Amino acid sequence: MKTQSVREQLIEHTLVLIRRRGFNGFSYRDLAELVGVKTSSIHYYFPSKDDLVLEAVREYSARTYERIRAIDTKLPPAEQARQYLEPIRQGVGTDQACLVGMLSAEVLSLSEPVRATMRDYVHMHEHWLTGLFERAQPLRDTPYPVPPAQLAEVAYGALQSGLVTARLFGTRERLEAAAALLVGVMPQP
Amino acid sequence: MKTQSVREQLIEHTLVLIRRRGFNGFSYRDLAELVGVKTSSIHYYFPSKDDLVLEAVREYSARTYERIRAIDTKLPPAEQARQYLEPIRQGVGTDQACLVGMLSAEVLSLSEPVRATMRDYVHMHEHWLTGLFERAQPLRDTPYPVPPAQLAEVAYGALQSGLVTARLFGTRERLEAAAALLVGVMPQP
DNA sequence: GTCTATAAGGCGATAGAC
DNA sequence: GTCTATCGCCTTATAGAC
Repeated sequence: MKTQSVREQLIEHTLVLIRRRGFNGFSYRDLAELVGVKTSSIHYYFPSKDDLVLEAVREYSARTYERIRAIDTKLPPAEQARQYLEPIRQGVGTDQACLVGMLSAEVLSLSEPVRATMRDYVHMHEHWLTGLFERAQPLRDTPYPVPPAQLAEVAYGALQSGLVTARLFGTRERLEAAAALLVGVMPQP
Repeated sequence: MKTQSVREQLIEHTLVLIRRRGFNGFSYRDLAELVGVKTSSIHYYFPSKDDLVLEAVREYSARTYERIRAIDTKLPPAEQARQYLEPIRQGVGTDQACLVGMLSAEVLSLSEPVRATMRDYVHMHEHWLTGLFERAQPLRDTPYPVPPAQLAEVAYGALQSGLVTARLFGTRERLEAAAALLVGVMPQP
């Protein structure tokens, strides 16, 4: 556990706060108490709450990009799917949903720059999943029920919903159902 | 357009406010201004915000129950699916997502009675969809990639996510992808 | 039932000392 | 950079007149 600057700690705790309670569900006071500074110090780094959230979404997006980029696309598709799902599965049951999934419900309270960064995040997932389905298609003996790009939108949406509802039901059931569909349409080794 | 009591108007506008902005995104002041009363009058009908939201979820759930109950289960499965999807499709593009979909992201701010009512709502959808898939299964020539109950969870999740993200992207694309999968696994006439 | 008035505290944000 | 102090407004909720 290496030492973090105040700015880094602010981002880190903002990620957790939003993933737990959403944009309208946390305050500068909450964040200040977690980091151990006064609220005015937050304004030094992030003049407005909008600036803070924008940086949080960018950081979250950058981490996810690196993670997805690191998956070797020459592996068997089922193994690629497994690696894609791993950290999503790990996050379920922690009271934290996906940051972008949380913010999507509150989109009317968010600025256009934040929304644009959120759209990029969703596109990144859908683009990668579309590629996965396209790579897997020639190895299957039956065609998909819908084209790869549509299947990617459905699969990603079901995963997002699975993460959000895990907190409501206290079970990973819906996330695993989405994961089963994703793995189920991969050619099995 | 028939005349509504103040209590009815309060519920009606609460439904819209939550479906637009979520639980933490609207205030008694917002609601009072829409109905044309003072905030203290809201407290007369609904002592706390929690009481108000609980009644809103109950009302929303009751309406959906009546709607789904009215679908004739002896119709061809593809037609049942079409009738199920119709009002969901109609709602997209109105800046309003599903009430329960919105509240799911804010579950940590909600009381246990509200959560229980939300769970019932989700179960109602999943139960009906499971039944639909089971009725359709014998008419298909290939088996589903996953069991009916799991397919129901995935389909419902993808629809929910499609409604929420329609506001972020300004397109019904993701909702229609989920609808296409649902209709796509029905035996076609 | 609906109002006025107000309590008691939270909110994001800023000024200015150190 | 971080603090104290404060601004102006919003929040849910209550007391009590009419």
